[in-house]
Amino acid sequence: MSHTLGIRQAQKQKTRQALLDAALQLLEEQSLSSLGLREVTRAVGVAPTAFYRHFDSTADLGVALVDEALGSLHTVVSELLTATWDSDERIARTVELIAAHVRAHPAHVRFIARERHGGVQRVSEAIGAQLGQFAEEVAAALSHDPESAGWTREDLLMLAGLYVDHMVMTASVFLTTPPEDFARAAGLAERQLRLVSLGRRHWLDVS
Amino acid sequence: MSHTLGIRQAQKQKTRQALLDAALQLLEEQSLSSLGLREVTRAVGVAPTAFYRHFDSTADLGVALVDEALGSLHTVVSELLTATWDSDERIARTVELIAAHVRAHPAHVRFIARERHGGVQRVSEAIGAQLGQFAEEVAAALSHDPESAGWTREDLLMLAGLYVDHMVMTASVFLTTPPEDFARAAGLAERQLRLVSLGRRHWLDVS
DNA sequence: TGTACATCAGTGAACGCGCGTTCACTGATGTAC
DNA sequence: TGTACATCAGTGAACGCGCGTTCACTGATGTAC
Repeated sequence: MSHTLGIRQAQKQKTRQALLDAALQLLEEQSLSSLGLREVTRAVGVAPTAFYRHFDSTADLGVALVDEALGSLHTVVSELLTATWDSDERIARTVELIAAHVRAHPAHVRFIARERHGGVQRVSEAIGAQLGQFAEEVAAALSHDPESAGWTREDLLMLAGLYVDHMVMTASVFLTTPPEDFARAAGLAERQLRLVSLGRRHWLDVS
Repeated sequence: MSHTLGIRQAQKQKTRQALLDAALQLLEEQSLSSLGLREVTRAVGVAPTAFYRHFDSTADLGVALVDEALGSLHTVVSELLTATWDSDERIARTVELIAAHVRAHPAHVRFIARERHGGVQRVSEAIGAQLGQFAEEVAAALSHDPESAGWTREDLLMLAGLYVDHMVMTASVFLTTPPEDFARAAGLAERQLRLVSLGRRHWLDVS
């Protein structure tokens, strides 16, 4: 049977989530390194001291947000990996999925783009580590593709890194693209992916 | 004859530069949106109120830092554009120049990577606009290359954007790479550029 | 060249304010019997 | 099931501190004659 949380635990989790949600929203217009604990509790409607029942500091909250934001992005990566690579329809679908993710979770995307190189070391390290994991997964998926015959593990990771970086970059571009330019931005991202795919197809031509 | 600045103007510029330098150093460990005016003046050794003789706010100072940091990166772009594209030695030299720039101006590189998606809109917009200018320059240079025959302006800009983004990304990777891994990071960046170049070479194969 | 006045980069005191953190607390929820 | 005690998420007052900004100022530099 499913274990129902006690009332106390359930309420605590609810407050914790409210803090995370409020912080994420406040971070649309500032960086984590300037986010104040009182700002967050004020937005939620609890006493400043309640914050300490859930997090040691705003940096600590930031690390929790990394899990949340990259968790949601991970579902996109997983979906992308279920299909085969490189056909033009495949590329179009990839860009579509990224665009849909940005529409569904703009604050997550902004947080990742902003804090990936941000001023709170623990957070940027956590993001870097998780994106590295994504690249490992992509490389593993690529290695099962017949087109990857003869590729070294190192080269597969190199290509996977290119894909992951491009995904984050594209998502971040969509964030700042006005709706009327969405199609143009999507077309640009598709052509970039197509060029990379061409490079992939000819990688072993010479050596 | 060269116009010598008056003593007053010269001293003012010196103080202004000291403020910029101090801010850049403080920004190694935090984001612009959390940088305080008093922090900066304290580091320089002037009264807090002196700040207002040079900048309206730390955001204003940030915009000035964009010019400084992207000015120094622009010299790298210019050097890269003086040679022809795509040979393996060319790619190795490109990565070398980026590495040298990171060694010479690490704080500039960190500032750009951090504030490109940072929490101060005027600053991230200024960075975006300047990187867009870089892409235009790269596209113009590419268009003079015989290999670009038949390319649309749009596709040249697409490729130029890929190069510029990769340059910023690579510089940022070097920043966080420990010295013993420099060669590995450089090799990775070179192989990524090589793959993009392969894609470029075969771009018109089909259509 | 010398003098008298104007400019203005940098000063230092003062202000009101919001910050992070501490502490003893309350009262609803959980547990043992 | 009912009772008596333990737990602990959230409270609210209090603290010392550094913040951004204002203001009238000083004195070296610049300018007009």
